[in-house]
Amino acid sequence: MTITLPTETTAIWTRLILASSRVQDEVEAALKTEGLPPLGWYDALWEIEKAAGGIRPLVLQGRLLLPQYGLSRLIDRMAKAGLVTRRDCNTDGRGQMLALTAQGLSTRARMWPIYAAVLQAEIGILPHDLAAALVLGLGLLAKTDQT
Amino acid sequence: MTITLPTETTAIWTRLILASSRVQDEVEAALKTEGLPPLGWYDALWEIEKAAGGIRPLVLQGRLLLPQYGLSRLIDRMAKAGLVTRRDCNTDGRGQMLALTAQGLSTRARMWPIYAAVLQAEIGILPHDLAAALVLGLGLLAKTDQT
DNA sequence: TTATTCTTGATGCATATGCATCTATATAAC
DNA sequence: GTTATATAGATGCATATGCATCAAGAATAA
Repeated sequence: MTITLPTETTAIWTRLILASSRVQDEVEAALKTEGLPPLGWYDALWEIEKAAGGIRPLVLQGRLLLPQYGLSRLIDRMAKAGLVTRRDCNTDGRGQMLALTAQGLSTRARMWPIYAAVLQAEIGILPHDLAAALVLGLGLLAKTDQT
Repeated sequence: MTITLPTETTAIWTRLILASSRVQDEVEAALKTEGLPPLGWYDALWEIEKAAGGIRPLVLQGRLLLPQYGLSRLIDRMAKAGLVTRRDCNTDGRGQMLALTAQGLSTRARMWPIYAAVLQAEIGILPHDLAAALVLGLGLLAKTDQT
């Protein structure tokens, strides 16, 4: 039994993988060139920064694409690098409150222009109608209701 | 200097990452459930199978999204699992010729229906016009001329 | 020929990831 | 209260990855 997939389906699949890994690689390469931390750190730093009053790993995990132990270790590394602090959570003895240090703030800020420039160069160049279709189509594939 | 990216650009970016990792995770999960090897093995097995007369790692590397040492170790694992054989290349003493064993063939064949079913369920459900736009748009992002 | 340089593929070492499990605290049942 | 169960986060161990380098053979130069 050899299943045959519609050409369109496999074309979307191969390009989806190629496109996402290519753009991701470009971002990683640009950050590394600037001596900045990897892309994964950016999202974590940014979520912590946005949650101005501190955020719990549990909550952060829901916003990041990481397993529990992965986040635990990411926080380890960011803390060791001096970008994040772990305080005890005062409403739950098991939990923590994460916050950025000044260095965490500035590192996040320095990453953004590099990151944004790559996205602009790689994605911002699409004609508007295609871009609109991509937002729709990828939204369906991502099965997410995010804005 | 805070760069602001067009909403559309960031929307495409977040959904691109979400969509590709989500579909990939689904495929990986389905394969694991069936006790089959991970997705990365599939592409390698399939390329080796298509190259009926054997293929050199060097050539394979050009078709896969892997660094040289990554492929070297992937082949290690597949060979240890009995799916692939390494013969010496008779036109280049440094090189090898890779080929599938019978077990490699049958494993690849067993993986395909699982793989294809997920792709069909996740991607095949897009309305035709969106699908066509995705092929175009992702093709531009992938910067590849592949069919 | 012999020395020089390039290419193919492997590998030592550091770091990252996946899985299962552990500890400590919190919640629920009694 | 005491005990059972669930949840937050860490960690030991096996495996995978990235980086740099190595060894062996091929290609080029002299």
